[in-house]
Amino acid sequence: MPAPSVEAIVNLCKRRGIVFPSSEIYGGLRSAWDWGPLGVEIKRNVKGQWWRSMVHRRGDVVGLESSILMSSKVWEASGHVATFTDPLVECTNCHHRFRADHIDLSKKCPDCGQDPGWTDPRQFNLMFKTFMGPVEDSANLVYLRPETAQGMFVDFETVQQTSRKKIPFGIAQQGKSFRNEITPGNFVFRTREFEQMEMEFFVKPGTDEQWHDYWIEQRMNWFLDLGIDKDNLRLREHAADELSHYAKRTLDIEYNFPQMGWSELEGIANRTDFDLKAHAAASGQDLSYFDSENDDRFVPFVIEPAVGVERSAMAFLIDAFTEEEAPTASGGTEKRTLLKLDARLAPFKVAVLPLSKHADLTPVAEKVAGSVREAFVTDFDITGSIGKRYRRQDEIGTPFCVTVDFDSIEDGQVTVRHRDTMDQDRIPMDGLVEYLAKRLPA
RNA sequence: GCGGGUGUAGCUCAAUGGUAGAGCUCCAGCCUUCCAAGCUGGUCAUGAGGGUUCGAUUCCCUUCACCCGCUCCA
Repeated sequence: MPAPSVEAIVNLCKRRGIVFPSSEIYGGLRSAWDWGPLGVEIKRNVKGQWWRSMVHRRGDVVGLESSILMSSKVWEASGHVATFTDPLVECTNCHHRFRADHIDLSKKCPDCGQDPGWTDPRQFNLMFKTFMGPVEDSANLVYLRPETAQGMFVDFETVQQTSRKKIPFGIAQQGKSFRNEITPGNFVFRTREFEQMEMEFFVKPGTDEQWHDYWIEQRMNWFLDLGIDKDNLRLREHAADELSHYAKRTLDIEYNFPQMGWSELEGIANRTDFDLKAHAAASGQDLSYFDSENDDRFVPFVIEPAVGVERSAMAFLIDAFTEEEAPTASGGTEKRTLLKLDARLAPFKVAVLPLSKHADLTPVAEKVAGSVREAFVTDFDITGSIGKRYRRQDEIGTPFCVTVDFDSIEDGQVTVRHRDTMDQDRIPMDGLVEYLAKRLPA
């Protein structure tokens, strides 16, 4: 099947209220998006699956929710104040931009070869600034975090001691980060406010390379397990000159987006002992770890899988987007749009649909919906023909539709219709939850 | 931020310096209706602000957003 266009996904997202521009009644706000009733379910499911696989199903990773606002000293120590603030100049001839500290301003423009007509250097601050307290005084300057990771580094000692975890162990966190990207765009792929899922895995120096390989494999398998086509996923190693200031080696998990091509979903970096040493030096606190079994004291190395929530959700949506020919009532075929989302990511697990609006069916269907809703996120739709309602559920990825018809009133059975195959099973109402539970993974 | 392009119902497209139309969607009604059926009725739009004008969706200015480049990462 040919890859869907990003436009088709954006249209579906807007039409069904999955994702749409923020502040739209005021003309929108560049690079900000709101996740509607269906979108927030998908996003929460992505985060829930990550948390389940990274924290709940392991014994060696604990969770954390650190503050978005942190002491400015954190970002000075981490190197972000120095490396996230670039002075840029622009060639007035070809309008290409360069870092003022990377080129010789007295020479001709590298790209167009013309005599310099440089603009004055401008500070492009990638970190959002705000002010703590009522007075806008520089003493109160704080930054919105550009990554969640630093919270896990500065809390390392407290988390390690209170959780009583021994190395190797990890700290996981999900939360918003903020970067004043010069060029946001490509729908929700790059936004200035975004949500990260990061895990810092602390290991003994010397074992870091094995653990790096281990996490790369784990993270690739996570995407594959949740249904991403393996042909649309690849690993790419960073070249030496593109490594972050803190990283020794980094591999990206990339998804082959339509139009955009291969783009990063997740970076798995070996951050070495850079961050803990930097914070130890800046704060004066000892952030080393003592291995009492081996009488060995060291500053741990850190392996960090860091993934973007919104761009992952976008990849899941694109990968699930399917158009196929389906039979119609009149005997022909028509295009059917469906999201073949893994059931764990689908916003609704079940939709209960009375065959018609006939007054005899509604109370029975409502009762069925009420019992199913106790166990699964359930939609209830009574408007339009049954075929149209199946199509509506298909395009938001609902795995199961339960239809209540006139026979149901007599025999107590309902029809369960499967999204991908359109197969139907006749099931007793009182066995419905059990039937669905067998087919819906946690 | 800079250069170029684009902004009309939820979507796709019309039209106009003088009452903004259609198809699909959506909502309501009819029909014991299992894969977007039909019939009837209905809601909803000139991105925002300002200017010129008797009158602006149309002309002018500003702004916002989107698309393509320059950049960067989750």
